[in-house]
Amino acid sequence: MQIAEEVVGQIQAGVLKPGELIPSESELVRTYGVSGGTIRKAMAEVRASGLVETRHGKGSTVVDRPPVRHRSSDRFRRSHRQGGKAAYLAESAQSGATAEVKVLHIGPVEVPAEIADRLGVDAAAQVLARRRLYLRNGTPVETATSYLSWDVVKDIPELFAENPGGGGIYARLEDHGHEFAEFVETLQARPSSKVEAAELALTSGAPVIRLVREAVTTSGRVVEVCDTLMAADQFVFQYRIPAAD
Amino acid sequence: MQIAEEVVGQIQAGVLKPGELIPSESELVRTYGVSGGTIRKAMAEVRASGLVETRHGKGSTVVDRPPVRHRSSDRFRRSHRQGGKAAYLAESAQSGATAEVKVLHIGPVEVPAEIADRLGVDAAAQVLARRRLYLRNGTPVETATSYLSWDVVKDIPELFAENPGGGGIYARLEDHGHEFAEFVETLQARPSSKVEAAELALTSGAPVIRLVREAVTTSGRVVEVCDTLMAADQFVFQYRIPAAD
DNA sequence: CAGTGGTCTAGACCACAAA
DNA sequence: TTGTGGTCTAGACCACTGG
Repeated sequence: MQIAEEVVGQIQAGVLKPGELIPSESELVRTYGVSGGTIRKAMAEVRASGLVETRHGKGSTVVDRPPVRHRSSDRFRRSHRQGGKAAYLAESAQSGATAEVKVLHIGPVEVPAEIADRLGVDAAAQVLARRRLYLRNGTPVETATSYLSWDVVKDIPELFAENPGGGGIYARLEDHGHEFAEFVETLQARPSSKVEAAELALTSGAPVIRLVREAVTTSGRVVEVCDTLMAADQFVFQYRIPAAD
Repeated sequence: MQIAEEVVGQIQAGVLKPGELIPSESELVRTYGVSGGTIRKAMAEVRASGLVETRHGKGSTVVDRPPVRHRSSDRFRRSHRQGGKAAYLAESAQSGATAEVKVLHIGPVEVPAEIADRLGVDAAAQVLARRRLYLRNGTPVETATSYLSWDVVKDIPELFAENPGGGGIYARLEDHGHEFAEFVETLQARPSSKVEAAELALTSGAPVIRLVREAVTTSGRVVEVCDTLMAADQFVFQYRIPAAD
């Protein structure tokens, strides 16, 4: 812990600059006069602080800046959609980062039990799943799967396309008479499993956030459920809560 | 990783039951025929999964069940306050758990830079801080510090008391003409530092959530900023977002 | 190829818990 | 006192990187 604190301190004090390689583990072994295993644990601590990125065979680099993106609750404003951008790209445009969306799968699937409950469909029903991976500056930060009731999507061919058109799927749904009343988001943070860590290019155990969003129409129906897994270090969430009675 | 998966599998399969001690590390060394260091790392993996709690000198126990509490965004409804309960206790009443609040400190402090910014006060200003620790079923789950502008609180003696009376500090503020318009919550999840883990009785590195809430009055002023640190495994957050234009 | 991080070993010593 | 987890050592071997 002492060694880790010293290294972190050197980074924060600017002795080690962003983009720079920090001393190798064997070098630290020599300078501190401790064994390799101890240095390994110290470096694991430094990594956990998020100030450093380690690559096997190369070394550890001071990270340029923890790239955090804001998720504010006004990202569902219609005015963002009418600008011709999906929520994700609308946000990225504000922060000046390169954003990319990779579509992993679009097609009918058997609905997972938890989603069926939220969508209000039968347990064995077929739904449309749209699974995609979001990248930011080339690194994956988020996987998201939208589930849509079949009877809602069957008349909207755009929802089967990789690119659903300007404004994203929410705009298409409103085009077809599904007017949204509200979105309900449920968040939970937990350590990542191994496969999740691999998907999001995280070290195993690094925190992830699971966010499940229900899109509720003015008729009270949940037409879409979006199940999202995010690298926790990449996001800050902001919600405005009216002080209702 | 293989050993960790096998142990986790045994827990999930019910071979190892909640409350039960799992085999000791030296026992695992014998059964798997690997060295102690390897077992240590495997157990660290199992711990990270959250299925197990380890106590030095005793062993590792299968955790009974992760007790999760909901934080819904309607917990600031005035009707909850008028019922004579603070937000925290109002929530706990719904979930049937024993809740406890321990006041750690109430008094004037020099305002932290980040808070000064949000409160809209000078950098060196004095503010009232109310620091408290929330316990659930006897274990700490959350620390929270409320910061209030001095000129707001100086006329409200209840805010200096351990128990500010029915409805909590928000009710007292509204009693004195500060009517709330909205609350803005900002969340971020990250691994816990050593001291944070100690405060919340977590294993170091387990995810925590930092939540900062600003209470905004109808006159547009932020009268309170509440800085909260929570054990991530204890909370699920839910927010309702109106589909505004 | 040399240097780096990643994993493992066998053993030592310490601190804590419970009988 | 015994058994537990927690930390460290000195050294081995492997896999990856980049010249």
